[in-house]
Amino acid sequence: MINQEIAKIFYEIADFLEMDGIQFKPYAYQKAAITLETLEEDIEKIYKQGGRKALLEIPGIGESMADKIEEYLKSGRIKYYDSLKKRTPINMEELIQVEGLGPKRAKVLYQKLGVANLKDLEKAAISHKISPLFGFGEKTEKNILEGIEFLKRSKGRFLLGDILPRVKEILEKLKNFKEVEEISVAGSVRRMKETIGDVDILVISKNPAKVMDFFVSQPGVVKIWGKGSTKSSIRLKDGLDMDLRVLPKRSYGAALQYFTGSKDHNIALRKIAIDKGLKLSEYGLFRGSKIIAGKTEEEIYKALGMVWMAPELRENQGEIEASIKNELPKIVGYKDVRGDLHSHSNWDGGTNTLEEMAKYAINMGYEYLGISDHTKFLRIEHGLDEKKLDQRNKKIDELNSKSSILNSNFRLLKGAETNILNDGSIDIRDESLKKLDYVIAGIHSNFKMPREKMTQRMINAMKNKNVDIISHPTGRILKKRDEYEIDFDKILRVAKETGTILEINASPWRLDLDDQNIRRAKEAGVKMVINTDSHHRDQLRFMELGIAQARRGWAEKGDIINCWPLEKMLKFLK
DNA sequence: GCTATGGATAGCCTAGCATCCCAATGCTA
Repeated sequence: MINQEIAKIFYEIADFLEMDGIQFKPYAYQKAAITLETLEEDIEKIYKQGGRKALLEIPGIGESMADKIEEYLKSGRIKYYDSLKKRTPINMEELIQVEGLGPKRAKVLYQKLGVANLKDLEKAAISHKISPLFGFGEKTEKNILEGIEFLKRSKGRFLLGDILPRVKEILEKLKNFKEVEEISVAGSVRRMKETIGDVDILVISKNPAKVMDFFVSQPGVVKIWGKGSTKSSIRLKDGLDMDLRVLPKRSYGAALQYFTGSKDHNIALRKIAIDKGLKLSEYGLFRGSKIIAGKTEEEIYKALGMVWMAPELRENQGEIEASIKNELPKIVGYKDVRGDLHSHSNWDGGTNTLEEMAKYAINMGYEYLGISDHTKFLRIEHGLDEKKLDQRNKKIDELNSKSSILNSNFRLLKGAETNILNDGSIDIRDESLKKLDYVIAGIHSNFKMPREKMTQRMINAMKNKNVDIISHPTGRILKKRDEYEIDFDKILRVAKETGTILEINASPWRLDLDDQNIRRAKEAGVKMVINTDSHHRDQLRFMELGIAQARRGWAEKGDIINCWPLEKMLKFLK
């Protein structure tokens, strides 16, 4: 969406301004970028309908920003941004992705060493040209190299959360195109993997040529890799590749199965086919040259002596054996979640009022929403102290007694996302914690502790009688930061002993716990909760991403406390 | 550069940490 494009430019303008030590302006640009990013409506549509005036009504957008948005919508460029880039021609976005490198150091590296991109940076670090510079040192140089290594490992993959809305958009368009009879996404998107390489779309049509024409003429296509009657490949603006295949009806299921993968899952399936004297390919399941299944996935699995399974399970990690024995888990469904326990209101860093958050949650069909504002240690997020927390609690009580909420069987819950300090203690006094419906605790500082110390830190927090949930338990940020060093088995044992719940954070940038750890937690008998960590009401929609990971981790309704009836859940909390 | 307040101007974005250099700075949450 164009909102994202403009947001990206605004973020980068903020970085360039920060680079020059300019105060406050970067903040304004960042705020505007966040607003654009989370805006539900297409900015182009807003502009078309209401003109410049409508832009000015958006919070955080003033005269200057409106000018720039207008300019971009009309010309696809923002001159101010171009001039900033021209003055310091570096790939800022790329460089500051390196953990520990910000705009100011990037500027120094450009001026002293001519570092303009990641490659230059790596060269400079390897040849030890960085450490002698004023303000830099050996450690910084080493950290930069480690940061680059990390980026390399996650290169070329996109976040599921970034891709999914766009895939849905294009699927919707194709679905409405009259030549399309049947359509589905396949590949890692269908398996809801946390990161995505490229997107595969499958279609049944009697008129492939027309479908292909329509596909390659989509807005945002910058390159057509190939265009034929059965397969076309395109590249979109931000580097994402999409393939579209048109298939005959008789092999649609086989192709869907084949292109959904995973590769390992498919290899295992083909072996089973061979054992049965069959051959499985993207065209169907064959005995000799005779096709015995292919129209649907169900009939293929059935012919192989198995039951159909959700794509999220198809990683060859035991699901095939389970399917043969008819012992597949009844994984949690996308509509099984009854509420969200991790959201932030405008009492801390969030954007929306308690009421706005509640309304949105009601619209989503939730039975409850837990507000878990940050607490005082996190000053930048305007964390609440004991007094403020009490005031906010009062406000929640008032809202809960309001008729609009009373009549809807909906409830706001009083929570907080507290901070686990270095020694494992919590930054809010116990008396205040007791007044809450539930307490989340998370690590938000000092990520580079030695393993032993970090493990003990979290254990101490879990032993706190008021701490119910550990948020984003491993601390990873996708494509940016690794998990911190921690003995996860030990954490699982203590979680089980103390009845502490581990969060499946559904934020597209975290997805933490990940699928593997979810499975470990389930096997250890540890209960989990799927939360969005929303800082804006629209982010409550991230729930889908968290549920997907839970499904990939074989979690069932019984494992996830926010799939339970409210009373049962509240009783389970400490 | 935006917002709020009052019609041009103030206020916004902080604290802890690591690193580098021994007081200051940049980065991160």
